[in-house]
Amino acid sequence: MPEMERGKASEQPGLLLAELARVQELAREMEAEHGRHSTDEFRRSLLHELLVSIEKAICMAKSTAPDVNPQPADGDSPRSSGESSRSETSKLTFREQMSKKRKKLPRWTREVRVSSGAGGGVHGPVDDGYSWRKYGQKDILGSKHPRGYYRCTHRIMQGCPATKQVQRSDEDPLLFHVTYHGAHTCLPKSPAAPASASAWLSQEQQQQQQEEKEPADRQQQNQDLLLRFQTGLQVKTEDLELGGHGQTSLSFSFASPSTTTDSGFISRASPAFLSPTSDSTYFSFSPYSLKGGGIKLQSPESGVTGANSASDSPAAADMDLMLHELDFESDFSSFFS
DNA sequence: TCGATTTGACCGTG
DNA sequence: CACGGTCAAATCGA
Repeated sequence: MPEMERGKASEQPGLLLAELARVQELAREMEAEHGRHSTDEFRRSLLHELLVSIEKAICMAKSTAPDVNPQPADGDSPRSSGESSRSETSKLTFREQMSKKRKKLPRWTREVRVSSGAGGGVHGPVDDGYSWRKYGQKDILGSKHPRGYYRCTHRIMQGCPATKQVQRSDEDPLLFHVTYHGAHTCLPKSPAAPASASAWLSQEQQQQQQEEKEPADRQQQNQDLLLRFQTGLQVKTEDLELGGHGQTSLSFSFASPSTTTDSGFISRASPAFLSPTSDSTYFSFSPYSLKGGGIKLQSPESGVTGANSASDSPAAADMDLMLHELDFESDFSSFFS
């Protein structure tokens, strides 16, 4: 299905509006933050987001060139069910399509730091409001920790092309590098994500979770995430070997702090950045902060980049395509080294 | 039994 | 040819 058919030039007005709406939202949030006990850092991040959003909106307004990045309709989930055998002739076709598609999907990275205060243990992932399903794990050359590969749980059902890779930093075990590929076309935290919550946790995690607390309704959990994130309640994480359950703080820093823009991504709207990697544990964190500020988006083929928030709305994906004027480095690896 | 994760193999890309 | 990304059978847990 042509769900990915957005991102056309004709939609720019809509995107611009969306961005402006975000600006407004951010401004309101800042206003609301006034009376709260939020940290300076948090406020700063809000401000940063606001600026970035404004910048982006300006960019969009200026941009007159029609979108040149024709994202292929992705809905056409090539392999819906049985067709997976590699030996089939269709396989090759599928693979080809896959790789082509992948190349065109926007991607951005983000660093998620989970620092633990009092001997807390934390790690991994945080939820982004979306449900992910792990489909692979690989040891990466030069990295101590394996990289986990996740794709949207609704990939098949809704043809959502979003995927992400989570890898723990070598130096800082509390730091996770999360690379997102493609924007979600599915609905976050909606009825569409039933099995979701459980997807963040590994089997071990789930076990732990159950040990530590009663299994609550998954959907409920999912919906509570954002709140938790904001209020410093419990959040699931993974892949941390640290033990303990003290207070922890999370901080997100984006791959390319200076250059780009981001917007919804980080906005509080998306408490989600931590994603699961391997072993996760429950941990509670209080203050979290957003550092840096830009999310780096790129289109592998043309170095396109933009920002957008995958968590806000499916339409966000279009934005990436619009910001082709921004030319970012197309090699993320540099961030991880 | 169903859905998610694990894990080794496959395959495209550089 | 090595590496990284994905697939899918096996396995596990609810």
